[in-house]
Amino acid sequence: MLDSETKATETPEDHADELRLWLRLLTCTTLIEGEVRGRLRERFDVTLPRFDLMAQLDKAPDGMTLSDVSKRMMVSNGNVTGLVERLVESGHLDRRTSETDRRVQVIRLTKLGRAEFRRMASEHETWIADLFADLTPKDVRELMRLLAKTKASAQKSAARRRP
Amino acid sequence: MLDSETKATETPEDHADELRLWLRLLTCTTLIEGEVRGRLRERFDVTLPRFDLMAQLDKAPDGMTLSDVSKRMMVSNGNVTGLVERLVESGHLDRRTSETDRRVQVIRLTKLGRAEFRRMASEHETWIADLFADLTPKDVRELMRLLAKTKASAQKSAARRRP
DNA sequence: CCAAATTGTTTTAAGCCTAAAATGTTTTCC
DNA sequence: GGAAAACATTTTAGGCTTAAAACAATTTGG
Repeated sequence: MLDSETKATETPEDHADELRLWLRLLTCTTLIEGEVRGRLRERFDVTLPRFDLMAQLDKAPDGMTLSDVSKRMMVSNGNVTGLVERLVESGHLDRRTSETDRRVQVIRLTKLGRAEFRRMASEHETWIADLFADLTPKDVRELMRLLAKTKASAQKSAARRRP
Repeated sequence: MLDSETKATETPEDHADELRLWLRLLTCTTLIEGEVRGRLRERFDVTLPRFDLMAQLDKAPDGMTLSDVSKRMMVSNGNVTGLVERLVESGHLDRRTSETDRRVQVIRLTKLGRAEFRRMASEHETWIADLFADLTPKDVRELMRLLAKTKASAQKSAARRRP
């Protein structure tokens, strides 16, 4: 009796460590995100979601569909609709209906959009480097590895719930 | 010539690794946060910010001021005002003006609020455990350590900007 | 004591975000 | 071919979030 299997099913497990880990992960992200948001606003008067959307498009010279963007950014479709609307309005994005599938909207950075993004991205990269400055290259590698494992674990758990 | 010091100041540094690390950190957090948000809504029809606020208050039986809450949750003051308004409205929170300082609002969980939070928190803990299930205890310890280092580094960088 | 600075909160204006329902388009498959 | 399913996007309703300004109360320093 009281073998590990019995124990596992009958004793309420202690998950305090995982909870603390989650809170710490959230704290780090919130801290860095807030810092980046503030610097983007101060230096370039741009919001973080706008910057993130432009970053996605900068990596896709041939443009992306709204669905692609919403999957990559992990936000809802409706969210992207509004974000794109404002960025088209300000002249940073070009949007056109696909020739082959009239459901699909393809968006691209305009010349202005690309130029502004490149300017911001270069500075953004130095901010990130500064925020992580106390981590050694080994720390960075190790964090990358552990976060990859975390991501896989969370995706598996999400798939279990919603197969 | 071309000694490491010269190189460090004249060559544009490569910060691609830190950038990738930041994106991965953000992905993990977004993934888990979205999962938790969805489960809270499905199971308890409650939003994540409401849950987070109640979690803070559960740890403070004597109540907290709005400022305390906003610092702990790392959100703006105005944000807390609205959140608290809705939670008072729904009977989960009790709010009163401090006797000794009439600027200060002290909020507490009501009996209902505490009961509902405990019920949700217990299930929430198992979700988190499941989301991190593939991490070994050693992984968890190592992540805790590296994230602590990350937090300290980011705080230092933030303090450099805004002393 | 009292003006000035500080502190705690709310208000304002704008934008972000989600889930769910609605709309229009294409694909599937009988 | 045509109904049904699937897909891409938009709309809707409501809540979250921020920065900045406004307001109220307390503390500080002459």
